[in-house]
Amino acid sequence: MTSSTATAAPSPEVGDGRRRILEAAAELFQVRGYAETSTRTIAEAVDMRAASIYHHFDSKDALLTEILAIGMQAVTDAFDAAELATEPDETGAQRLQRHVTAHLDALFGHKAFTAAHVTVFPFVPAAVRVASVEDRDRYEARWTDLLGSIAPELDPSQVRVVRLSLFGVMNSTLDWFDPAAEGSLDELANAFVSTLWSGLGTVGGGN
Amino acid sequence: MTSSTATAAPSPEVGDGRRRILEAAAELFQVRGYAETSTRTIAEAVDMRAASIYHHFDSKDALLTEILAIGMQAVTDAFDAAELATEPDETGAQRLQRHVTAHLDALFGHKAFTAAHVTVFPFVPAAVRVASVEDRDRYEARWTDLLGSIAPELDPSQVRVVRLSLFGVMNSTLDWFDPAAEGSLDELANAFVSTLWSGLGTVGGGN
DNA sequence: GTCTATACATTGATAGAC
DNA sequence: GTCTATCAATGTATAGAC
Repeated sequence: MTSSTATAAPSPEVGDGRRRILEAAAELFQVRGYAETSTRTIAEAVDMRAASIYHHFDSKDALLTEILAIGMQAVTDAFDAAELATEPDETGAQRLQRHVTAHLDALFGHKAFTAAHVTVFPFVPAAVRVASVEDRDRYEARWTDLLGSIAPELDPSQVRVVRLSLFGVMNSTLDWFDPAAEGSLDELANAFVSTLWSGLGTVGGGN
Repeated sequence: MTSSTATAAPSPEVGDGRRRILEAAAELFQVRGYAETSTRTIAEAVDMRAASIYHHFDSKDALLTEILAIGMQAVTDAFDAAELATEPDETGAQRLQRHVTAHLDALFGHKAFTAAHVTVFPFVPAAVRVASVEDRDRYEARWTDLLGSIAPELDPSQVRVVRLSLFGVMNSTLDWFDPAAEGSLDELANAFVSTLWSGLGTVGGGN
């Protein structure tokens, strides 16, 4: 935090109202839904009037579009970081688990923004969907490549099922896993990958 | 179909508009969302005016409540049937697979009604949620019992994770699996259970 | 059981003062 | 950058004719 000027930010709610609007809206969209949340409700959450939102965003749709972009950026950055951490002699399971952990970390680290992709996305207006779909496709393609290289014995159709199932499990954790109360995301990722790799017998039974 | 009177139903769209409203609304809620679908749009889908809906249902919320109840009935009936089909000498994996198949069959057999529980439920008005939560809790409890009896080596917290993960996968199939184009739900259930039981190595590799 | 007509609230968004 | 005031559109729902 380099305070270059004398008028350094005094309040904890520093900076632009823009970011505060984004965060409040993302939270409300996640909990109540997009159509269910009015611009007045968003404004109320940040102690403003609805009209002020339109100084920062062209429309409610534009606000949602940016929220979705932030969510995709979070998981994409996490994927990049996990990829960079690759070690030459690691096993496929180790590499997969690092990526699963990275995805879960990004999911819960920016929950309101990433959850929008899981719960709100199916119902977003068509214009918003097309604005996000490229980023989403790119992220899915990276996972397809990852899984294909980790499990080369699977054909493309099997890779697809594994990828979509894995996403189904990982994204569902947003609804039922609480990192603060239940333990680390790394343990959860380990449980997922070891089950996917070796089955429940390994997890519940022997080693 | 006992046609007791001479004025038997001639058209394929027989009977009450009530059922037609339910099915059109369920379909629209699944695709567009609840708040995003107006009563006018529902009426248009069944060639009526919005006011006519209120002859059959007290409110839009009441219509959604009944859709959710139908969805829960479908999966509950399927669970009952799968339980009745239990054979004395079957393995845990066989019993589990029958239940997974039953759940998937019910999911896709009444897709609009069951999908409402997955995609729409998080955002339904509080009054609608409380009306459905009992049925949902009961269904979850049955799965908890089932998994606990099949895998007694798991502690309750592990059973919870397995149950919620399994639901995460199964419910996600509504988004990406097409029984008409991709093959039987029984094969999909088999892939899920064998992976859960023995890991990916079994599915993709050897036997 | 479906219609027309309408009441009434809420919505996304804009204009213009400060 | 936030406000007040306001508009036009759309929402759920009701009343009453047919």
